[in-house]
Amino acid sequence: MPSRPARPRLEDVASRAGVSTASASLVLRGRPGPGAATREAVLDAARELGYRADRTASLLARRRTQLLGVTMDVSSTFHGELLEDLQAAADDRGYDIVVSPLTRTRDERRAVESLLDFRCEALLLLGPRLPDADLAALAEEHHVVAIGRRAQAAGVDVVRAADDVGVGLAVEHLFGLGHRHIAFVDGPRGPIATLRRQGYRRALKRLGLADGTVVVDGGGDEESGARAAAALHLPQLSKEAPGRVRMPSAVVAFNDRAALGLLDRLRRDGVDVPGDVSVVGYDDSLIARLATVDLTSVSQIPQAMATAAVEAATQRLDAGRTEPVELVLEPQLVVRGTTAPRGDTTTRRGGIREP
Amino acid sequence: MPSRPARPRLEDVASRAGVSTASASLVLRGRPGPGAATREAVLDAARELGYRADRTASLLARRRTQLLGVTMDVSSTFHGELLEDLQAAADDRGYDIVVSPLTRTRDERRAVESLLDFRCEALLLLGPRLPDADLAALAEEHHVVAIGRRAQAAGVDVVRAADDVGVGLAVEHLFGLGHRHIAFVDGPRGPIATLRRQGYRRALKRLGLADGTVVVDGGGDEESGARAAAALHLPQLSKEAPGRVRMPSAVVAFNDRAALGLLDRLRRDGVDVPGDVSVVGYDDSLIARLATVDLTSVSQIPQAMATAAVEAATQRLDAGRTEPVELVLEPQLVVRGTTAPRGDTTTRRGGIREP
DNA sequence: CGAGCGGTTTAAAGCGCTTTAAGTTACGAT
DNA sequence: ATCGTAACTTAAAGCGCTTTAAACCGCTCG
Repeated sequence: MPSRPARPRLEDVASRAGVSTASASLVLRGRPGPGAATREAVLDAARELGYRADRTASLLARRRTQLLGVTMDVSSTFHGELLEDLQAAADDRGYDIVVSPLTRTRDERRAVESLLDFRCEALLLLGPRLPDADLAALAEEHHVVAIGRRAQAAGVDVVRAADDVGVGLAVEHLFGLGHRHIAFVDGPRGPIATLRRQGYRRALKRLGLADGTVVVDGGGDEESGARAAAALHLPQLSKEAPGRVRMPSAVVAFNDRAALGLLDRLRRDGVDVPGDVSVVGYDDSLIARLATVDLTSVSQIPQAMATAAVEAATQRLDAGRTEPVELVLEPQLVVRGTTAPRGDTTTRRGGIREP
Repeated sequence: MPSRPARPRLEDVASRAGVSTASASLVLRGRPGPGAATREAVLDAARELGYRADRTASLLARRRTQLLGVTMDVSSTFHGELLEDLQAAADDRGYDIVVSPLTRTRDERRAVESLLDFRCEALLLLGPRLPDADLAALAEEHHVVAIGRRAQAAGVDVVRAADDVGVGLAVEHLFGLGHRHIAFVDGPRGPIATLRRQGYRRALKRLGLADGTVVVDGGGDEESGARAAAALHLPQLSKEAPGRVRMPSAVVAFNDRAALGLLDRLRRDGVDVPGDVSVVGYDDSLIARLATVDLTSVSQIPQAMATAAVEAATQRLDAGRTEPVELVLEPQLVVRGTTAPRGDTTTRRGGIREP
């Protein structure tokens, strides 16, 4: 039964402290000007009244809103993690975050509109699917930071991990374990998958394994991973490397979810992981870290991405930067229990622990 | 390079339409009063200018904010689903939603404060962990709806599914398939697990299987499910039903994640699901629905919960209800491929499909 | 001794919209 | 004609805070 207890207003604080609202306002926002005596009086009064500034009113009066808008896919745990870190980073810089979830019935465009209604000063888009042209158009009117994917859109800042390098790390790790036949499970069409696939191809080339290149169709979920597992067994495989029929002894998947589906199907089919086949995922998601899953994966270091993204936004807002930037972070390989030296038929349940 | 294009103001619309801002305001909000001619003129002008009301200003002027605040755990996909439906339901009633995610560094209290700063008119808390006393205190000053769990807190509205009934449905389904030894994997301490466990116990009693009651420790994640799988094989089991050593032929898990961990461990240990053992989860999460997983589960019908929750909030806000309500919805069993008649050793990969 | 000056404080003008109360108009009723 | 009234329309007063420009207050300086 909320009985509007007449939330105290700035005026109340001011009069209780015996000063003007102007002084009170300055003190409460820590601006220079008011003397020590005034400061103390105002702070005391505010404390006693339990005063909290009415954000709506301040936003209206101030030109600034100090609000960063974030669009995200709520069903993605990776986005969830990123959001946590964005919150923290924004907090540090005195910004607040408004989240606008994408849903089946609420596409990116609507989500962005909603953010603009809140008068967000910058838009942080997590893995945006908007075409580059739309991004560029948006960037003409607003500050926008695309997070987690490449974007060839004029004016937008980009913060992403070097996915090609990340896949490279995975391949090299497997190579180091003695694997020579390493397959790649592709992701859903889009800039992210393209880059990861590229990373795979180049790494194989670099290691002199180019003719063992095997890319099977996949996708971004468990389902696709399972399908890919089936594909890996099929004779098609040998068509890619005519003459020799050889099963890959290691697989790098587009992401952890696909890797999970893959793992599940392989194990149900009696394939020992990592004994018979090593598997590497991508994202270092929470689920990969579970002891039960213990999946070797590549981390996009979400915390660093989040910090960089918020930094990019505040540089524009507070430091007046106008030239777009692209920040590419180095991903990290996290070795766990689904990768093992080739030929090691002992399933190592515990696996190699990350540091 | 956002070049503040001087977003049009109500005044601009009004003068272009040749009327006062008062009329324009009325027209744009669809309030009765202005005549047809005025209406048209204003709407035209607004369209031509691409006018969008400045929410901040309206909020300040109006007493109302039409904002519902939602706290949620971003890492929970169930919360994610619920959020989608909340958005839709709020939309229908002309409300907007502000999401305040809980993170490691941002507990429920802070999340709620942030919502209040936005002047949300009601708080929708998804599976709140705040003690009942705190909920009650909060409810003295604000409208609060607790979603998904029981709450004995004065003044708060509760919208939840009858979890005991849900587990009962699962048990009865298994019973119908011929299972007589049905175990339950418990969840994390808390009101939710208590209720589900109760549902399990009562269902067994009802079916005359009370002496086959087996509750093993579990938890809310894959990890715990896997541990539980181990427990189910141990000799302890036989202690519960002394004299006869019998393995359960079916297991109901606290939630889908635990069920997943359980499934994984069972299958790795060579147990056929559903051939040897049937497994039922809870939540009917996205992952349960994946063809690869195809987990029989109990749905909390999130859409109905979301609608009911928003309805509860608007009833207070718009219809002036002051007495708290508790809405208990009937969950639904969704039969998929992890349950089969007892003794049926054929793994039915496709499983029974839901309608 | 008055002008000049930092350091403080504050009156008052908004921010962009809503809303109330007062003002118009047009018209049929008296 | 006069008045009342219904149907619109609008001037103006805020909503609660920020901010600008002016006012104040000792004091030092020429």
